[in-house]
Amino acid sequence: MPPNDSNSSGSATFSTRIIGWYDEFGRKHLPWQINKTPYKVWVSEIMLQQTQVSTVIPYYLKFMERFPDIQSLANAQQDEVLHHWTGLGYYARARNLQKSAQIIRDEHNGNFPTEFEQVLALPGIGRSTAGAVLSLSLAQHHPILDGNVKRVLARHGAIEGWPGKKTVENKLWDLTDKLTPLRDVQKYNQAMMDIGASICSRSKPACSQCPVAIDCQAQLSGRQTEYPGKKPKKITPEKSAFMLVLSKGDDALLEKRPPAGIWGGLWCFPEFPSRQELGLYLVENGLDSAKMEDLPGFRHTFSHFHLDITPIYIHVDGWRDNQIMEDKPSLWYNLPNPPKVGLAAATERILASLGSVLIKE
DNA sequence: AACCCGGGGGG
DNA sequence: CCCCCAGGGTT
Repeated sequence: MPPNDSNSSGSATFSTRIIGWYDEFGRKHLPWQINKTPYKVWVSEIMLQQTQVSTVIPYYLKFMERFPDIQSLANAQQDEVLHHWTGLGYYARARNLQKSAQIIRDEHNGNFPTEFEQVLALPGIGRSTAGAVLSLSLAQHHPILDGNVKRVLARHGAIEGWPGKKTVENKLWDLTDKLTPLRDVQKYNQAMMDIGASICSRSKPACSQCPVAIDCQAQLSGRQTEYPGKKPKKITPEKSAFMLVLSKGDDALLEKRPPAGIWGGLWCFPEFPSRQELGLYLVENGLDSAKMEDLPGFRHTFSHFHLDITPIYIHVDGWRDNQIMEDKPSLWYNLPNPPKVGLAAATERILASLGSVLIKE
C-alpha cells in the first residue's frame, strides 16, 4: 500500500482531499507564486518564517525591486540589505540570506542549487525551508514542516506534546513524510501551509471548511485547541537600558551593533546599562557640561525579556565628534534625508519622537 | 499578556 | 541532545 493511501473514512486519501481543496480555494497569485523561481520562493520563505503573508507582501515587493536576483543581493552592502529588513525582526535571517547569496555566487556559479543537501548547507536554511523551496519552485518531492503544517498534522493525528521536543518533532516529520504525495507536491505543500494559516488557525479553527476534518482526531474529540502541545512557559526577566540621543542640527548619532546578538549589524543609539555609565561616556567625550533631558521611557518586549528604555537627549552645536568614533563604527543619521541602513524598532521609535523635539529647538 | 515562529549555536 | 536566542505581529 502506498504510504499516503491510508484513511479510515473510506473517502479519498488525505493528500487527494488537500489537493482538491487547493484547486478550489488555495492561494495562487501571491507575488512569489508568479513566474516562480527558487530565488523568489527562497526570499519569501525566509520572510514568512517570522511574519504573516499580509505583512510580508510590501517588504517582499520592495526587496525584490532592489535585489531582483541572487547576484544583486550577493553584491549589495549589508547596510542596505538590513535597511530592507527594518521592522521585520530576526535580522540574523537577513544576514544569512545575503551570506547564502554570496555562497551561491562564489560556489554555485550564481545558480540556486538544486540538490537538497546543497540547499540544506546554506546558512539560514533548514530541513523544512529547503524542502519548501525545492518543492514549491521545482516540484521536487520533499515534505515540509513549518508551524502551519505542524498544527494541521498535530491535530489531525492527535499528536501529544510540544513540537519543540525532539520526540514530538520526529513524529510530525514521520507524518508529513508519509502523507506528502508523489504527484502535485507543489499544490499539496502550498495547500497545507494555506490551511494551517487560515482554516486550522491556532485559536478558532474553522473545521467546517476543512477538507480533512472528517478523520481529524482532534476535531472528533472536540479538542482542537489542545494541539499542538504548548511550550512550557517561563517568566520573562526585565532589563533596563539608557540610550544616548546625541543630536547636532538635524543629525543624531548612531552606532553600529556587533554582528551577533540583539540587533546585530543594525544602527542604534549608544546604549548603557546605567545612567552612571552614560555619564562616564559623556565625561570621556567632553560632553559632561551639556544639558541633559530625559525623553519619555518605554518598554520594548522580546520573547525572552523586557527591556525598559530611557532615552536621554543631549543637543550639541559645533562639537568635534571624531573622538567619539574610536571603537565602534558610528554615523550621524540625518533625519530629513535618512541613510539606507538597518534600524531596530526601538531606534526607529526614538527617531520618530525626535522629530518633534528637534523642531522645538 | 500570552503566544507564535525555523534555524543557529552553546553547553 | 537539550535549551536558549532572536524581534516583531497577532490574539
